[in-house]
Amino acid sequence: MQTQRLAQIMQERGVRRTPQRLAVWRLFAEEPGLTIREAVRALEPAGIGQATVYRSVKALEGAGLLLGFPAPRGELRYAAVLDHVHLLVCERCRAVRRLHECRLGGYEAEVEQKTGYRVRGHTLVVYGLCPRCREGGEP
Amino acid sequence: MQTQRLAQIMQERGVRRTPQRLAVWRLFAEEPGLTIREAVRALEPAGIGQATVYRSVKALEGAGLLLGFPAPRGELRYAAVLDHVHLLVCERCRAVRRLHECRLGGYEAEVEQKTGYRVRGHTLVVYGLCPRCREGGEP
DNA sequence: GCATACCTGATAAATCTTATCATCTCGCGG
DNA sequence: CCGCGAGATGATAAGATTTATCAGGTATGC
Repeated sequence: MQTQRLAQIMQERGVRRTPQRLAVWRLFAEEPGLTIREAVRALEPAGIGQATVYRSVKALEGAGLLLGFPAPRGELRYAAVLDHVHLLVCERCRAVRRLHECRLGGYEAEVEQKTGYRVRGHTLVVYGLCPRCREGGEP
Repeated sequence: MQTQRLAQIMQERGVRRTPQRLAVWRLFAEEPGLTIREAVRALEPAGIGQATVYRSVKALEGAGLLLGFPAPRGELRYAAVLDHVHLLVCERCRAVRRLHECRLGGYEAEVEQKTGYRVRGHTLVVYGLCPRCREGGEP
C-alpha cells in the first residue's frame, strides 16, 4: 500500500515516523488480520522489540492507520488502513479484503438525528467465506 | 432485556443454561461496554469464578448473545445482544446504545456479487459522543 | 547541525487468560 | 419425579500477554 500517503498522514497527525512503526504498519498492510502477538513474532527477526510493537500498534491505531476488529475466539486482530474502509473477513482462512465503498453517510446523519449523538465515524466488518473457502478448498 | 427470549435462544443453540451464564449475560445487558476483566471483578462478589466468566463469555459470544467490539486503547469490549443490532458507542463515557435498524441487506448482496465471498453477517459500530458528553458535561 | 522531546530495546514486573481436576448440576429419558 | 451422564463450575496453578522502567538512541523543529 501507498507508503507515500502513509508518510503524509503520519506527518499531519503528529505521529513520529520511525523505521519500526513503518515496519509494523507494512506488516499489517501485507498481512491484514494478524494479532499483535503474531506481529511481535513476525518482527522479532527484524530486531524490533515486543514493547515497540505494542506501542507502535497503539500509536498507529490512534492515528487511524490501523483498524482493530474482533475475530472468533475473542481475538482482536488488526488491518492497516489509510482511508476509511470496510473490512471483509473470511471466517475460515482469515483473509481480509478492504472495501472502499461506503454509503453510510446518510445512515450516520439519521443516527445523529434520532439519538442526539454526535457521530464521528463507524467501523463496519462483513464476515463470510472467501471464494476458495466457500468451495471447501484449502484456506 | 428479555430474559424470556434469551432462554429460548440458548435452548435453540444448544448452550446450556446455567445461573452463571445468565448472570454474565445480564451484566453485559445492564452495563454494555465492559471488558471481560471488568466483568470478572463485577461478578466476583456474586461468587462467580473468573474462569467461569471467561468461559461464559466465549460460549455466549459463540451463540451470538454477546457482541465484541474494539474500543480505544486496544480494548475488546462486549455488549449483550439478542438479535442483530448495530452499536452506538460514546467515545468519551463509553455509553453503548443498540440500534435496531439495519439496512445493509442490499449492501451485503452487493458485496457478495462483487467479491465472490459468501456473506454470513456483519458488525457495524458507530462511534461518537452521546448527548451529555457532547455538551462537555460529566460522563 | 543541535537540542530535546520522544522513541527504542532489554528486562522485569504486573496482568490477564487458560489448564487442571475434583465436584456439582443441567437436561434428558425413563 | 428421579437418576444418569455430558458438560459446567470453582479453586488453584501454570502459562501467556501486556505494561513499566530506564539507559541510550534518533526523528523533528529551529
